[in-house]
Amino acid sequence: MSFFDNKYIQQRIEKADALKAEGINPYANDSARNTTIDKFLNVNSDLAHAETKRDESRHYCVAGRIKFFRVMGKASFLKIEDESAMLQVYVTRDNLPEGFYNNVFKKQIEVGDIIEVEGFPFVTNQGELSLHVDGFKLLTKAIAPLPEKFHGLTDKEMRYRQRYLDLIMNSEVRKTFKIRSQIISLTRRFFEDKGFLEVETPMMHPIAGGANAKPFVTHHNALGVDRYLRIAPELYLKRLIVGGFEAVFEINRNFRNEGMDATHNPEFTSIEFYWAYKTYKDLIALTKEYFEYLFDHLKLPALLPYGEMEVDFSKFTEIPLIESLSAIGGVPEIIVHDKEKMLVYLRENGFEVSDSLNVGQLQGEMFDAFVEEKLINPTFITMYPVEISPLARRNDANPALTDRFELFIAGREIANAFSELNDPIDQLGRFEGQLEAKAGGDEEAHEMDEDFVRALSYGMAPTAGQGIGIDRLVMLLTNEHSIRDVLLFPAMKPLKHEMNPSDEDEEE
RNA sequence: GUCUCGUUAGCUCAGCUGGUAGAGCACGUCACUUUUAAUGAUGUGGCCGUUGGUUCGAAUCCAACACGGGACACCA
Repeated sequence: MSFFDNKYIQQRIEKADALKAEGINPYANDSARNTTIDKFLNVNSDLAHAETKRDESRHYCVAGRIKFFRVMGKASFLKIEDESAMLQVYVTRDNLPEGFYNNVFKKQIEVGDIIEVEGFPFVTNQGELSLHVDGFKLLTKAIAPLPEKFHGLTDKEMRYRQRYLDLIMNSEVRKTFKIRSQIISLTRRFFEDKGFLEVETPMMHPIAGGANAKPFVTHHNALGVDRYLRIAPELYLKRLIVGGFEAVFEINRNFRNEGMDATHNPEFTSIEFYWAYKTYKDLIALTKEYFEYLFDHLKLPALLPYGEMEVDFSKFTEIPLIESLSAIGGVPEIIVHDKEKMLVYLRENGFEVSDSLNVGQLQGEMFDAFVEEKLINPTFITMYPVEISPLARRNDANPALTDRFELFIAGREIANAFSELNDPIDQLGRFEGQLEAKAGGDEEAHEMDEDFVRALSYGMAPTAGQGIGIDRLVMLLTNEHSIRDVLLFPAMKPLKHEMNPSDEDEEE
């Protein structure tokens, strides 16, 4: 059964055919629109206070999709919507060509169609600024009916799979994606203004590196080799620092072949930036400035709700990870350096932990268990144990710790940053350790990237680098709780009738 | 990956302890020249997610599967 077999669609196809028979193109080629709806509403808002409530000397042509259709005999009220706003238009039989109102307008036009109307502004008895129509043209016939006008489209599956329909029916969804676009645009401008250079590094990698994650594999036919969709741009961006660029950033997609849930999509957007001659402390200052910049330009209040929480963005604090365990997590101070005591404490509190974990890993577990969810206001957690920070530089004063921070907001990690490891021999050793882990069955362990080590061996200036998950940032700033609500086309499982392209023999 | 809830008309949803399917919106027809989810009258519209089982009989009970939501685990 095809989509078009539906009786409602058949009915609308018949209307389109009837229009063609009457010499009206249901898919017009051009539009004479000369203003948008929000401009129309702004420019004519004075009529609300005018004596006559109308001004026939003004004339506009607007266009949009019909969302409401109210026929009252020889007059009708429609609501049409364009990207900017919704407008009520008043259509009467006597203001249109002979026969058009009864034979075309009432019979062939319906909710969902895209039309163009011209006329003059007036205010109705109910006080709504509207357009008094004296010219009507169908631009596009919709042969599929829209969802119900009051409840709209609420089925999440359909909203994600048919996002166009979601955008038609739910104007607040459009708002969310406008904010997303603004955030990316502002981010780009912020870093450019700071002197960073935007670069594009490969998305098809011979070696998947820069993060612990399973990659997607694709195949290059001409070369006869497999390629990995990148899991992080990190190693390429650092090569650029070696090459002499001193501040670079890249905003784009990463791909990770892992599960999907409310905070994970197989492809996600991040910004990574690297800054030579700086340390993670400079990045803390930069990050605060970045948030101020975003809040300022997005005109967001410093007190922002997120679900049940209220986040105060005027209060950024900073605390070393181990200190946070007792100060915030309430863990007795005497146990946070003792492996056995931490094991007992975690198990007493219902967490399953393996005996094989070392002190640094256990401190990480303790943080996840007792601290993370309590970090509502923006908090920089600093000085991570070296065991859980394979790419970060050791702290000069305490080599068990690293010059690293993660930023937590509303109980979630938003950014990860550190002073970069730039000792090539140390880096080589860490890659070798990863190879052992991989041989031992860790599918997410890093692969050896000899060229990256070679690059470092030419000398990389002391550099600080940071990554921010853009999707999660957008979630935070738009009070959305599923990553699918900030991605226009989130990944979905294939439907039964959708064939896997690899099962077909089609070639272009 | 595990647990849990859901899937009924184009859309939003009812449908009890099993007895051949209901409403509102939309759509068709009629009335109506200032309505606001317009209103009134009337009509059309269903492989009850898929497959199997129990039963004289299944939208309803059971099982498996598919897709989706939520939670947990891993990650960003």
